[in-house]
Amino acid sequence: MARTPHLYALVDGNNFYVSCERVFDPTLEGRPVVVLSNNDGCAVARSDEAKALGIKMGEPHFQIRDLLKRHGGLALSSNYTLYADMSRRMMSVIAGYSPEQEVYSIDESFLRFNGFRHWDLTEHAMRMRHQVRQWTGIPVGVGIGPTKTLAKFANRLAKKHPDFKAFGVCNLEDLPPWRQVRYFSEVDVQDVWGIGPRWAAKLRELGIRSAQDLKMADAQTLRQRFSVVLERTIRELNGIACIPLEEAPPPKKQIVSSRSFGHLLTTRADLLEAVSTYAARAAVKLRHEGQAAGGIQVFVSTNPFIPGEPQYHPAVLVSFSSPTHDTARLIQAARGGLNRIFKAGFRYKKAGVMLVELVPRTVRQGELFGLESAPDDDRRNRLLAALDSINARMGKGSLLFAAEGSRPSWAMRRERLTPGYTSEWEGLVVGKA
DNA sequence: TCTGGGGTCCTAGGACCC
DNA sequence: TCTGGGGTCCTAGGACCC
Repeated sequence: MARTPHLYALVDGNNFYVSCERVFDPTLEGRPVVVLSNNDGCAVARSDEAKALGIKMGEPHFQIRDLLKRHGGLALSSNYTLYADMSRRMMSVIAGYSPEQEVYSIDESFLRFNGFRHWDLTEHAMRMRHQVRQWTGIPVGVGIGPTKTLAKFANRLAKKHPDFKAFGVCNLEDLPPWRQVRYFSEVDVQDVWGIGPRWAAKLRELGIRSAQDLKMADAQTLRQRFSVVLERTIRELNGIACIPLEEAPPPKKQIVSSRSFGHLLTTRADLLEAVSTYAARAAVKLRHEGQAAGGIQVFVSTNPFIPGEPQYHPAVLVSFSSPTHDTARLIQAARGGLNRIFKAGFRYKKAGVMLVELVPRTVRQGELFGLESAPDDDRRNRLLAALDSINARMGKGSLLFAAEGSRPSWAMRRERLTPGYTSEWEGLVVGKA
């Protein structure tokens, strides 16, 4: 039998946003707690107690408010600055456990173990889990397997299955084949990484209901009916690694900035201000990535949840003659785009911009007529760099472009925001003497 | 009153070219 | 009646992820 060349671990924070909040406010322990999406819209993270109440991922806040109240629970606005900071700390501890790490999302990290064959990886994972908890306060689960999909699967067992929950670690390599078959048979096909609700429904029609069914299915045949993506998933379930570890994130291909409004907007002036703000925000991300954009897409939309509401969801792409990272040009283009799609008479719920055709900033496309090279010149670059560094040091929004507006009436709701425990002096937790 | 935001990849089909 | 074949590029839509 061929030896497995590598093993992968997936480490992720339990109920990550809720756990971050609990680190700084122990009174949240033991209570049902949810963290809400932007605009305090719906639940995006739930404590175990909240899950036990039957609160679903993505459930709107107004539908669970009473339930939470009755059970002494709490809903918090998302404090993204805090979570990003806690994530950095968690990832750096995890990095100490393998030279090969992929930070997959804010709360998940893959590790690859190459040359660890003589190690007891289960023991190794237990130590990592303990250290992350001790150094950051975040509880994590660890799954280990021969592919990323199997590591994901093991991680799920580690967090949910009674056989592993107490340890928080599941290493598939420790399990004899008959036990593996049992676990694979218990897991619904939709809970396999890469299988969403649509495919799960189609698979069930074919009699494929569990992870075990999918593992045993014919990859070639299913590729015809679905796509090469599903074929890869099946191979991964069988221990054939098809999805590589990405240690350095590939450069972004698009950058989106969009928000729902705190209330419905009807005027062109408000929407112009909103898209200007989003364009400026996207521009900061763009410069941070070291890229320039060849175009900017502008979109607005009405609220699809209001019955009988006249709907309008237009979008328009504005292309640049040469790629730019200049906030002023991006705002100007965004406003031009908005003016092309704006129609009076609708009540708008959301707007956004998408920067597309991104290229590394070092690549300077020759300008055919040389007319627009001026805005991206060196003085301009220094100005933008200064703008970014002041906003990084003094806090977002310290310096704004006039078009962004300084006190927008449409800003998102964040009524239940916790302090910046790790990012502002005012947010420091002060102990009693 | 009230329903998130930010990404990627794959495929099918049309336009266009030789 | 009958209407090539193969290649590339682009876009829209659909699916997935966190």
